[in-house]
Amino acid sequence: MSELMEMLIRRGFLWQSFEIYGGMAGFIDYGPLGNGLRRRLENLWREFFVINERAVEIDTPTVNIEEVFIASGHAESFTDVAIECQKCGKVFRADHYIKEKLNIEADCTIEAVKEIIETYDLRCDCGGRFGEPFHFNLMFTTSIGPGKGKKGYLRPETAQGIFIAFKRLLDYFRSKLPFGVAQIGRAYRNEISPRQGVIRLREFNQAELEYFVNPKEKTHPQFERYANDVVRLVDKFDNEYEITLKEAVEKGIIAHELLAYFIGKTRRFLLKAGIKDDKLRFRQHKDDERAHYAVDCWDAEALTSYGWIEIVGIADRTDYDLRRHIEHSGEDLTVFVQFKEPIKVKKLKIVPDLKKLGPVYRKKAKAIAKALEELEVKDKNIEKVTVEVDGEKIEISSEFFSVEEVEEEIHGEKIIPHVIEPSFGLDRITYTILEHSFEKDTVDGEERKVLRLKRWIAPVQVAVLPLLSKNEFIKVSLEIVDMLRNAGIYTEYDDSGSIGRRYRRFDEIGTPFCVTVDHQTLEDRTVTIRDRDTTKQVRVEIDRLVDVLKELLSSEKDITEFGEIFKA
RNA sequence: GCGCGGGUAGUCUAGCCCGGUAGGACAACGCCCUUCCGAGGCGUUGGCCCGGGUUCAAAUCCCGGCCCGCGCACCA
Repeated sequence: MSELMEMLIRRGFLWQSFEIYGGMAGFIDYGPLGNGLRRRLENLWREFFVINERAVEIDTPTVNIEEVFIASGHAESFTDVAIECQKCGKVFRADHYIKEKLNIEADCTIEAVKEIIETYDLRCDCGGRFGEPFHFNLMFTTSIGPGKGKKGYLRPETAQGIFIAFKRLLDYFRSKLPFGVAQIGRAYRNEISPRQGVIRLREFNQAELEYFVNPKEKTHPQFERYANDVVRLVDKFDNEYEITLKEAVEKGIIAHELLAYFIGKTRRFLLKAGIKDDKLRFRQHKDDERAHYAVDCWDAEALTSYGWIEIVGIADRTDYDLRRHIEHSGEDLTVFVQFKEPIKVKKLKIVPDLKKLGPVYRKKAKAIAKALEELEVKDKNIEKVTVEVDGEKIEISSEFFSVEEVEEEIHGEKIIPHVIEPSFGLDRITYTILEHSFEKDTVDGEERKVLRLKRWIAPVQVAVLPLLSKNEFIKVSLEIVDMLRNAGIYTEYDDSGSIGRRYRRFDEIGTPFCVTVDHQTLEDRTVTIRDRDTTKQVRVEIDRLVDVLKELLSSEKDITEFGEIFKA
């Protein structure tokens, strides 16, 4: 186990789940510090992707009914029967392999596949035999309700809940594109063999934004903010670039401005969260690598001890999901988009002559007239038309109407929005932050472990420490703890062991500042603030402490801006 | 899922080959000491991954499971 992992477990960031029952791969517990860190990360994400966009956050069930995933395509692409060669160990999708080798459309059941393999003595290319066929259904199944119940799945992504609620969301945004809908929550994939600690989990945390746009307007009003940011890109042909986003769009490396915008925003977010710029790149999915719903996808990848790992996927899902849900639910999930200028179209139109229709068709005349107006005609000299009124087909001859050329104004069109989806793996980002922050340095000739978390993300922001565990010191310290907690600062207190030992404890968990109550405090109500990274201390009046700490915690200012350097 | 290696207090580790009292270090906790960068004194808590087998006796040998690491495969 790495030194970092050992620390994370020992100090309460992460634990193996179900430990006392022997554990189960693919599940982790977030301990107090890990949970705090991930919550801080989620809030930072909200600032970027909800508060600073035309976007909202919703929360939908983790248990979903089967229909959702039949529509989304997950039921199909997740429920495969696989066969594994016992000699070379290669795994194939059984139906694909049988089709390719025998040209048989096999049923996707274990029994059918097994029978075909046995009947035809199907072998692997290497000559090896296949073992028992097995399912790899990457979705967890469950049943809803008593008895046999209704089949349900745990969601493999949070996104579908947003697509399902699209009609309501569109109303919420008063039918106006573009808008974004975010969801932070759990998702589940029943991985065949999860490994690599927290990198591949069966239950994991996602933060997803579905940003709905007019397909003709894949732009963003705030693109300029990131247009000149230089990013590291690897395209689908493995070409590498260090290039501004503006240039990447101009050169066609990134398909459109909106993808580039979210790449830029994602990068700024990750840097603010504490991921190192030189260990971050954006890589385009190769054609055979993309999910079934995406036309283009860029992953943010971070360099860790596991190599480059995917931490964010930014996909152009086009209208795939909404289109599928329109088809399967029968609901109209389109958006009416007004043109800037109404388009004038010349067309032929039937003008009914009600004076003549009335006496002949009596009560039906009005309905016939309406039907006539809706008819499309191409020929001006048409002699008769057939209309359908209340299920009855009626032939109307040209004496009852005239055909005129009219100019019509078309004010807009119905479209299915496209969706750009930045999807964040919170567990992986949390872990990467920890790896990128964990360092060792030397203080007074001794090695120390220090977690250089960004101040605004640290789970414990301030530790209050009495220099001596004497009542006078403790009393003042506890008053300060109370004061800081009241001000909303995550504060801990510790009086056990020597002061140096306690500084080390808090360095190790990434606490940016320690406030020490010493002899001088008792004389003039000042304390020292110690900076985790430099171990420098400044002396500050207790009355100013909340303001000073708040400013320090929301910026990267140096503590020496706030007081005299203290030398013990 | 296959192959190889591993699993001993919170952490690291000795013991395992060759069966017979599980030992250390650090951490944690309490008291004393008092001291601005992990090293004082005294004391305390806590452990052989789980299940089965062999044996008078299993941390140790055997089998199965779970977990961890590595390689292969999988990761829409």
